[in-house]
Amino acid sequence: MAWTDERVELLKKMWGEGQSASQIAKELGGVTRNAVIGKVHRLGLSNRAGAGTGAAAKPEPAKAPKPEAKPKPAPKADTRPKSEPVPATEEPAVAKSATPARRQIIPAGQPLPPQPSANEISPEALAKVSEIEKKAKRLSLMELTERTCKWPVGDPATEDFWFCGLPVQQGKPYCEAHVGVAFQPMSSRRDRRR
DNA sequence: CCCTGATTCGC
DNA sequence: GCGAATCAGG
Repeated sequence: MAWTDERVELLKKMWGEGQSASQIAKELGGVTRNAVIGKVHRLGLSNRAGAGTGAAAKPEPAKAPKPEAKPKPAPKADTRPKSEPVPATEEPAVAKSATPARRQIIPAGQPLPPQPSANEISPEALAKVSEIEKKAKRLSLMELTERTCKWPVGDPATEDFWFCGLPVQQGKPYCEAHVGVAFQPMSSRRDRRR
């Protein structure tokens, strides 16, 4: 595959949006993430800053975008007597703090499960689920990837909340067991009068 | 182990 | 210019 204008454009766009090299590579097809990274560097936009055209979206508030900085801390000249409180330095507030880092967009190809009420799923599947939940990797939201089960467990409002995290079934957002309760054939859920 | 970007270097 | 291999890290 060659880097046609269109492909380069898409690359720029996605990179500017904070997409990872591998995601971009998948989107483009025919290239590996290495190819994407290589191209990104050659294009000189390795610093995730060049959102170029219009699109801003800067997930990186950190870092000092200072083009240059005169290592001039405090001239301290005598031009001003002591009446000036001396504006400290240039640094207003210590801009460090937590790094928002890159926002990992969870593709969540499929909608998250609506936490089916236990009384609507087959007993077998239910039992199977409670079994695997013991083996679940208990991943946090940030740790989810395209191949980790995205089945939520617990109450999101409490600390006792996590995602299954086991290997997903090919093409599905959940592991085998959770796919079982998430995608039930209508035949098995119909007729359940109470 | 999964993933991330950065660099190198033969092509 | 290209990108696989490799490196360095989470």
